Amino acid sequence: MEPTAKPARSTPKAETTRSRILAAALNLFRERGFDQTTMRDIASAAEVAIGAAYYYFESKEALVMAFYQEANAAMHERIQAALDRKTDLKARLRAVVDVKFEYFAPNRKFLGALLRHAADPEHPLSPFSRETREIRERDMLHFSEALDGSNLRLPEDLRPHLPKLLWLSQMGLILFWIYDRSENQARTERLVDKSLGIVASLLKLSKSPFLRPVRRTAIELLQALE
Amino acid sequence: MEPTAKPARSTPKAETTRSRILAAALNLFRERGFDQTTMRDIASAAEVAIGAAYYYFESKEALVMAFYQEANAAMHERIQAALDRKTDLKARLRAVVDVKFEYFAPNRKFLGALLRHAADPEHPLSPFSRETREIRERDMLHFSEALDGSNLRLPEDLRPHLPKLLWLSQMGLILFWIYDRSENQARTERLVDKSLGIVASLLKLSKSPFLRPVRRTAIELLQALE
DNA sequence: GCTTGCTATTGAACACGTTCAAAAAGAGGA
DNA sequence: TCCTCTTTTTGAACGTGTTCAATAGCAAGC
Repeated sequence: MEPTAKPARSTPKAETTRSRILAAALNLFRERGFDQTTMRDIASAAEVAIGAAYYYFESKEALVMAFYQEANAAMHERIQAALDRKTDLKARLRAVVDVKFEYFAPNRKFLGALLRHAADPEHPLSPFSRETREIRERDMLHFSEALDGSNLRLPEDLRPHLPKLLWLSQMGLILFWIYDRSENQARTERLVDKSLGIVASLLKLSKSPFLRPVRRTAIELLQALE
Repeated sequence: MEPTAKPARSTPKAETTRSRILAAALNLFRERGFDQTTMRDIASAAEVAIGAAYYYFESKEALVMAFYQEANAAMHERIQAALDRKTDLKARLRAVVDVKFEYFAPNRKFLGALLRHAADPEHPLSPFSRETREIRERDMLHFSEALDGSNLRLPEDLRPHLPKLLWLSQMGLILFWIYDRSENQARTERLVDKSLGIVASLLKLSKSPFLRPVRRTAIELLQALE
């Protein structure tokens, strides 16, 4: 069950109306931004009454979530393709996040609306909520694959926690990117490069006995995150 | 210039009205939560018209920010006292965050309202905004002191970046704590312990030539964060 | 005491997200 | 074709954060 779609059964006609509303909304969000677009604007652009928008979407923000869901599904094969034949871990991680940035780019500004309730795991639209669990877990799988296909052997005790950790870092990077006002988001570019570099280096070093105590604490920390 | 206080000059009478409004607001926030309290509730509890609330505070959330500011000022000496005579780095860091958790505890639930726009550095109430810079920098000083008074010698190239990094981690911990539904926020307790442990261990190890390349990248990463 | 100008206070009005009862449109029999 | 039940659509109404023009209060100068 999708967190944003309300009608369980839907006729083809209803499906048309739904996508007309979503398309109108996304166009307006892109043109003038999320906050500057009213539900009345959306309804009238889609040529329906306000109520219709709420018949198909729980809230204004749920429209953005609907976009995010479709995006995540659509990115799946692109990511597979981008991972193909790469063996270096950093390059593989890079491939995953690059696909996302590229896909999200035209919608960067309004994606911020999704993260407004991000911190509150009770909020249905939070990336940490029960309602978004499926999307989240599907997304973590990408990192799982990125790890498994690389030529780097990982410590076994750390391995189960890594997808979650990488996914979390990715959320941080996306967040930074959304609000990055530098030309062409150059700062994000640097941040991505350096942080993936660190992750890869630390993972390489993590097998060394030298870092064993730190690794143990790190694992406990990751467990505390649930 | 404070980010939330509007009148530049203020008579004693005005000051009284202002604090009556703030007190009424905080009481209501504590009793029934931020979202369940309306500006009309606040105004009538403070026995003023709605307009008066907006004369003194830019927005509903600015009321929470006013609390946060006062809190930060009030915590300063408590933190000094808590740091006194401690030399172990982890213990010193712990002392800083403990004071905060203790002080914030009765207001934990409504503090979440402040972090709603946290991600957007353009928003005046974001912890990363121009408007909140003073508060933020004063707060970072606490970590600076925690570092300097410890018996651990830090690598010089890393030192200038550490207060910002620690402050950032602290924000993450507070965020986690605000939404931590576990009994007595036990999960936060574990998270704090482990993460300060890791920070302290890594700082101890950071001088080793073994970690030199990682340290270099880490510094570049911190620079990318500005 | 009166005037002038600033500070403080008022509350109606506005904008916008959201709800909901009612109407319209369809689908499937009889 | 007509009746019945479900799905879809409508738009007025509501609640709440916020604005703003108007008013009251007050201090200083004359």
